[in-house]
Amino acid sequence: MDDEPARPSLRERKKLRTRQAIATAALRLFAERGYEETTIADIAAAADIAPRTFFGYFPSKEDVVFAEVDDRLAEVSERLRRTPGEAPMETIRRSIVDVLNAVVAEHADYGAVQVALVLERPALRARALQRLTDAQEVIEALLRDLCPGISEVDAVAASGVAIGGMQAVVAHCRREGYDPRSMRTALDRAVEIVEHGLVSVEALSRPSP
Amino acid sequence: MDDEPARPSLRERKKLRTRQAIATAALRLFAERGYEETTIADIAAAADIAPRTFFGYFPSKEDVVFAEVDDRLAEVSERLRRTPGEAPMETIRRSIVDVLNAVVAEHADYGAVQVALVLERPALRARALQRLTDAQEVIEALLRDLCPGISEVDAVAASGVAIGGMQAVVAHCRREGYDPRSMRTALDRAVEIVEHGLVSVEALSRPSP
DNA sequence: CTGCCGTTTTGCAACAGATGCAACTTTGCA
DNA sequence: TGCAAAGTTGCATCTGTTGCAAAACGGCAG
Repeated sequence: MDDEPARPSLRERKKLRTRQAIATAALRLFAERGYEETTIADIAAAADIAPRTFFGYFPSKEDVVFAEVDDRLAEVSERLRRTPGEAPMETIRRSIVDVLNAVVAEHADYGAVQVALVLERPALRARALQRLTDAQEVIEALLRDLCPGISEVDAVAASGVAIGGMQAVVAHCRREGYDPRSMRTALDRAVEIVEHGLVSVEALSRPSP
Repeated sequence: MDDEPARPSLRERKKLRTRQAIATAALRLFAERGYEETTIADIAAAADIAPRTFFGYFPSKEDVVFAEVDDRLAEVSERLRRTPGEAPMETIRRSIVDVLNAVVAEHADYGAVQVALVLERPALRARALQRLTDAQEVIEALLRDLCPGISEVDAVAASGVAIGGMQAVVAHCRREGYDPRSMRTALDRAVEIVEHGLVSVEALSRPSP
């Protein structure tokens, strides 16, 4: 495939730096003053760009919150694709762990507490949920790829249940204050339950062709 | 408990009728012109109220889309609470079926196609997801109620997986064009998988005390 | 170095959703 | 009938978001 080391090309560099600057400034302001107390104008000022330019980098104010997560998820979905003849069940487990790590890692970036505050906003929680279901589609495609014979319903149900497990972990952690310890516990338990459920999908037990 | 037949009291009637009028008008306009092509002013005009009044009935334009669903879900969550010494596993199954029926019933209200169009808007899909996770909290509370000894993690994980199944069904149906036949198939399969997964939670097998 | 071209940035204007406030109506009740 | 609470409305305002066209910038051929 195309596996260029991807030279950032002089121009791209600046774009990336600007994007980073916006995200960083925004996250900082959100943490300091709160989400709705921070306007686009504020972010633009802090990132030293014109307000109008913000929308050239992010489609909405909400999306800037998930800039990091989106990048990480993109990586994960890339990594997931390169799987040898692995057992589908194992793929699902890896997916869950990887995706959740990607989401959780972001939390560490600016301190769990601040990001948690942001996620209390209903609109942002909804947006976060959206990320998970997007991940579901990736997992589903992956599944369909590894098990060519899998039925439409099974693929959807399996990935859906997997996502449900993740979602439960996030919900749990929101209540527990994002304690890393309890997050791991919840994650393990969810994976366990999901696996028990999926053994009934016989297609998942066969190794990929 | 308080089990008054709840006489609508003269004043309440009008409020309900107005709410209904707004919802009906909005849904009709959304179906005709599309969601963002319809302004609050349009809805207000169609419902014969002042634009400002709209926000006295719904907190946002998005919420009016789910007016019906919200009502139904409220009923469901009410009905769920009144359970005798039922096996928790059975409770979960009922929850899934009831909640999904509530959501799906709404689709029939104004024709699946139109509502489907609305749900293509990312923001609205996110909002719909939010409904499901709200339902999750209800299920979780119910679970905790029926199995006093259940661990925090198990309750969260179980309800999360259940919701994941529902979410999968919805996702599947969105792609299949909301065909009632395939929806039932997906629902059955999801319930099956969820049940298989939850047998590993021993607390769920015991009947409630 | 210089001028040209495509890309990016910016300012401006406009629209729509949402909220606070105060005035005005309606409704329920004594 | 008249008062007080509840509901409705208009107005002003703020903020997010988008389209448009001008200006600034970056890279490249001559």
